[in-house]
This record gives sequence, structure tokens and C-alpha cells, in this order.
Amino acid sequence: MSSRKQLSDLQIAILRVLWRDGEASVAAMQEALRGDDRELAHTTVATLLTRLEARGIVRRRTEGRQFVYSPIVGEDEVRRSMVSALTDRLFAGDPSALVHHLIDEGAIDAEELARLKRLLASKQRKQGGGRDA
Amino acid sequence: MSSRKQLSDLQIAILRVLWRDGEASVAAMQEALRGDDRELAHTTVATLLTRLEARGIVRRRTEGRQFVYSPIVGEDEVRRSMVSALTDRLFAGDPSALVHHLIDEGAIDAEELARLKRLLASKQRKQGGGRDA
DNA sequence: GCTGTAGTATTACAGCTGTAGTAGATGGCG
DNA sequence: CGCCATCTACTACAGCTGTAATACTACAGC
Repeated sequence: MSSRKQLSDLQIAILRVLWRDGEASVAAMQEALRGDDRELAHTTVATLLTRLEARGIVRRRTEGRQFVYSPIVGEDEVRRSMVSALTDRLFAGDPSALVHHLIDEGAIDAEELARLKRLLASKQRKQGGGRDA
Repeated sequence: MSSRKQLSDLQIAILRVLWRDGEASVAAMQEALRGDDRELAHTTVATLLTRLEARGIVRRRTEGRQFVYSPIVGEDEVRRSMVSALTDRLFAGDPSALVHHLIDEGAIDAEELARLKRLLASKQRKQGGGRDA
């Protein structure tokens, strides 16, 4: 599944608001997107949300005269599909090459990596422990 | 710098050919893109390359009656800008959150992480050693 | 009850991308 | 020398995105 959701910057910005707040009316969304160094017209935001609804990315319910939108796709789902698309396209599908890149960039230092390794270890203990010796 | 290069799938596919082969004529590019489960018309490939040239992504020289294209932007540069865009949009700009995600996905196992950590250690030794104590 | 206001629906448009046809140039082969 | 194959330039067009105006609807307050 995961149905190849490729989303633009702005579409993701909208989803982030919905993930954070759970749901949002058009006005609330407009407010939330403001200050993000731009100011979109109310109708613009409405159009964007309508389109996302048509694509099955978000859903809406009616509340009085207005629509309240909530996300259908989850954050992890979007992360999965976008990270994997990026990995495929630029790192020959090899996730460790992506991490390698981050390290080369100096984006991840030893401390963070150690922390992540501990995380991985505890994750494995939890999952591997119940499975076999 | 790095001039916000956001590239589509197909544009990246083209660049990957150029990075791999150094340069390519339209015919060679068409051939290289074939089998990628699709078949593009010669003119389509020509159009794509012309547009990339207009955007300063690739350059071309004339060889006889045909153009031979070569990349201007480097692979690392594109990786940097696209990974950083993704990190900003989906991981609040925190690269370690991206790695965290990969670990959660099971995309990186302990062995790979250990290998990456060694890599990082050797990198730090090299860079930190020449700079100060 | 009427009017203003808030809200949605419809329509519009430009820019980018994927896709390719057609037209025009040119070089090679018979 | 002339025609075919090759190659580029130009044009076209649909779909998606960002952006928003306009038009229509309906509640809320006076």
C-alpha cells in the first residue's frame, strides 16, 4: 500500500498543521500557515484543502457553516514514502548510504550516533527478546 | 549558495546518467533511460535536456550535428539540497530524527550503524587531529 | 426582515513537468 | 546530386500547483 504519496512543500506544511492540531478549519489553517513568511488568502487555503480532500489526503466534516479538516494519511506514512522515494532516487535505495551522507555532511555527530545506537539496541532487545534466544 | 535545486524524479534520473557517464548525447540519454520501465521519444529527451540547460543544471557542447550534455551540478550538491529540504519539511530540520526514523523502519541494523560509527570515528580522527589538540 | 460578514464553490491563470508531433537543417550514402 | 536518416527548434497540450478573484449562500445581529 502506502500508495505513492508525493507531496509538495505546501501540502506538507498543511499536513503538519493537521498532525499537530488534529484538525483545523480553513480559517485556523490560514492562521497556522501565516508567519511561515507568507500570507495566503482565505480562498487559497480553501482551494488547497479542497484539492487535498479530493485526493484522499485529508477528510472534512461540516461544523455549522464551515468545514473542519483532519488528516487521513499519517505522519509516519508520509515520512516512509518520501524518505524511501528519496533513498531510491539519490542513494540507490540504500538507506545506510543516506546516513553516510549525513555523517559526511557533519549533520550527525558521534554523540547522536551513539544515542541512536543505544536506541536501536533497546529496540532490538524488546523485539528480538520475545522471538527467540 | 546551493541555490535551492528541487528536481523531479525524471530530472534526477537524467542527472544520474550524466553523473555516471560524464556526458551523453540525446540518443545516448534516451538509450540510458530506456528499460527503466518506460520508453521516451527522442524529442522528449531532447526537450528535457534543453530545459535543464536553460535552468543551468546541465551544460552542452556541440559535437558535429548533435549536442553532448554534461552535468553542472554535482551529485553531492543535489543530495545536500534535497536531503536538507526533506529534513526541514518532515523532521523539523533535525537530521538525527531522520536517522531515528530509518532505525524505526528497520532500514538500518546494528551492524550498519556500527560500521557507520567507525566511519565517523575515523573521519573525526582525521579532521580533529590536524586542527588542534 | 434586511444587511453585512463569513464561508464555500466556481473559475481563472501562470509556471512547471511529462510527453511528443511537426518542421526545418544537414550530413552521409548510393 | 538527391534522398533518407538524424538531429535540433518550435509548438502543443494536459495535469498539477500556487495563488486568488468573483460569485453565491446563509447565519447573526440590529
